[in-house]
Amino acid sequence: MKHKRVTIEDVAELAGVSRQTVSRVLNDRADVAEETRARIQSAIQTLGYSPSLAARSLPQQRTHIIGLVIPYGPTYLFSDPHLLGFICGVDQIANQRGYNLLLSTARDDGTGALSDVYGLSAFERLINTRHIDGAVVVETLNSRQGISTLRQHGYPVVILGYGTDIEQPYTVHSDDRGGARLAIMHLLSLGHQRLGIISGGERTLTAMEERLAGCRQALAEHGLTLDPARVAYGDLTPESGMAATSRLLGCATPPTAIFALNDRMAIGAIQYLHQQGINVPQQVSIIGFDDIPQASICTPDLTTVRQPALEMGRQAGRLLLELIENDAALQQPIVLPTELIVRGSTAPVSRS
Amino acid sequence: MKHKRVTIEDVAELAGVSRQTVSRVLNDRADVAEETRARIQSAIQTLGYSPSLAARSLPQQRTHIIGLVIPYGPTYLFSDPHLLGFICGVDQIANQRGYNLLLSTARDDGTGALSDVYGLSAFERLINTRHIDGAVVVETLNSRQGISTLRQHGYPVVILGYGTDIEQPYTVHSDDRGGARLAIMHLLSLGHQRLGIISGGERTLTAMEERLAGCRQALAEHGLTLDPARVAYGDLTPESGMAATSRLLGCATPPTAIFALNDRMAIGAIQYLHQQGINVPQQVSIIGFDDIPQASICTPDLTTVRQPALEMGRQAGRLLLELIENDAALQQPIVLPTELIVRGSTAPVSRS
DNA sequence: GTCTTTCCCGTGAACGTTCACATTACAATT
DNA sequence: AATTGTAATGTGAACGTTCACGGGAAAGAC
Repeated sequence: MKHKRVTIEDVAELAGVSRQTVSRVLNDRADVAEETRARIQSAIQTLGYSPSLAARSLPQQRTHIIGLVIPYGPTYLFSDPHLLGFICGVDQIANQRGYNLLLSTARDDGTGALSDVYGLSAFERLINTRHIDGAVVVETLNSRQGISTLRQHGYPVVILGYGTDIEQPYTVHSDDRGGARLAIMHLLSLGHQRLGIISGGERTLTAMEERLAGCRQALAEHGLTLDPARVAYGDLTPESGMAATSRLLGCATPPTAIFALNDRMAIGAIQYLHQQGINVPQQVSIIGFDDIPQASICTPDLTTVRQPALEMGRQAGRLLLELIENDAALQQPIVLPTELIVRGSTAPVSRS
Repeated sequence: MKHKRVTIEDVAELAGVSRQTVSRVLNDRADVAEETRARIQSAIQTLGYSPSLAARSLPQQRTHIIGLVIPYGPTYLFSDPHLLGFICGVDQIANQRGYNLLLSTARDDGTGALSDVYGLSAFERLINTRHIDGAVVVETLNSRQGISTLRQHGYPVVILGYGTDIEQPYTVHSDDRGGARLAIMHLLSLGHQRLGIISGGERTLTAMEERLAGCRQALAEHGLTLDPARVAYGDLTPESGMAATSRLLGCATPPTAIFALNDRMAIGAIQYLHQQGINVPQQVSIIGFDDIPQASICTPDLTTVRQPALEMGRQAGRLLLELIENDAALQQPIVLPTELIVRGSTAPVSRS
């Protein structure tokens, strides 16, 4: 059943040349006579030969595998379809360029948070086994340590996120600030003046801060400021969105429109309002951020700001390969544009 | 920056033994004196040594990498959060047992369907480079060819699905038939008699057939049969769910409850009914299958049958490692239980 | 006391490729 | 004619580990 492995030597013999010449052909080197090259190619064909990666990586110092580290446990992973976009994007580029994708996720520690110990060992496994040529890491609150370690060991690392607190990071992220600005502009253009914001604040995430900054900027452009009384904080879950909405509506001058800084909280907001018998969007408009698949099928369907997850993954993959193959690249964040998706959860402010 | 690589030889020297003895410790072999073993362990610690995978795989014939093949393009991937469960599950087991996970997805060919050519080359890449020790493959309509090829080359393969048309497959799937039965029983217990089914039929998927079989069985237990007039077919998308619902309601004796064989079509059904001003669940009950995250946050939240995606991934991983390490395993499908999740989209049949 | 057994450990070769260097052949230059 | 250059190919070693042996020492059996 298991065919005896075809080696480079077999090819060489059949083509009547030496190993090295075959190797040259395999690695697309220049100095091989055209006629010889053709003969070798055909020998490769007839034997169905292809080089063993393991044998290749040993002298070559390269495995042609890149790591994708997603320091989230399944509980969170499930709820963030975004990550699938990253995975696909990186995988596409990897495949296209002849690399393979090694995936590394974390494990839930039961509380839903990430087990640091395990997270570290996931990074460490990658480092230790010297499996990979470099890695794309999805930035989370506790990815910093792992990223540093990875880099200390000389691996090129591209961060999907802002690379907060990391020196000279290569990063890819979406234009969170601009996206938030779009959202606010949209609400303002509908006549809303009293805006509520649900941020995902407690544990500081740069993306969230950027979005908040975008809000302030857009308001400033219209001579308005962000009323701190109408900013509530959640933890990115739908439940926290519901709670935050309840708080916002309870304040002295309740908002006529709410911008939740991610879709899941926005969906929580809609649910809460629905429970309270408050009509969306007639009485209160809701806008989210991310454009997760759920956004388009909830009721009403959610107006939101789309992040190009797939493209982010692809860009990160490209950048990483650049780093691996050319040892250098433009040290400058790659920022991808966001897009306003207007659906049914926003409407002009009501007269009342 | 890049430390000179610590090799097994360095460890051997520090511990005052030979390579081979260190190797024995690394591979947990028996015949090493306890005292020597300890000395070597500590040498490994102080040097921060860990073996190079590439060097190891060469003589060992094993890479300690397992493949996870998901022959879907991003368009579909995004919409099926289930797959994330598979990924996490397989990854968990892999990590736990010292393996790494190589992910391989397909590429959209633009039409949303899978490019065969590419799909094949994805499998072939895995085979050619001899990267992997075996693979878990998510069964799709066009995964069959790839699975065969993989097996012809002597790789152990575990199929997440039914392994239709594959001889002697190792498979892991959920109890689709039993789950469907649960759903029907639930509807019957609420007093519904005229049941509609939305199946995902055209391109035959075994899982769907099993679910249909489960429906028939449950009905038979109550002396009922499935009225072909009240079976509609969709293509698993929410849109097709809407269309199918429209057809079902148009028939002579429209159903008072609809069982959609996946959640996405069920959500489509709810949307359609909502559009038509028909109240769910007061006028028509809806039940789905899968328990995707969206199911719990749509309005009304969806009663459905849960598949344990994470656990399926884990079982598949375990089975594969069994196959890899012991060269054999019980040749019998692993069937995981499904669970009825009762939420707000089902209610007792109305009197009218 | 010799022989076997068992336990521990070491040595040369191998895995399949690439690397650094050597070699050949032949044309172009002096 | 001798020299240099250039294009094409081959040769030994190396990459870091494990495998298949082989060997010595201690312990038990006759």
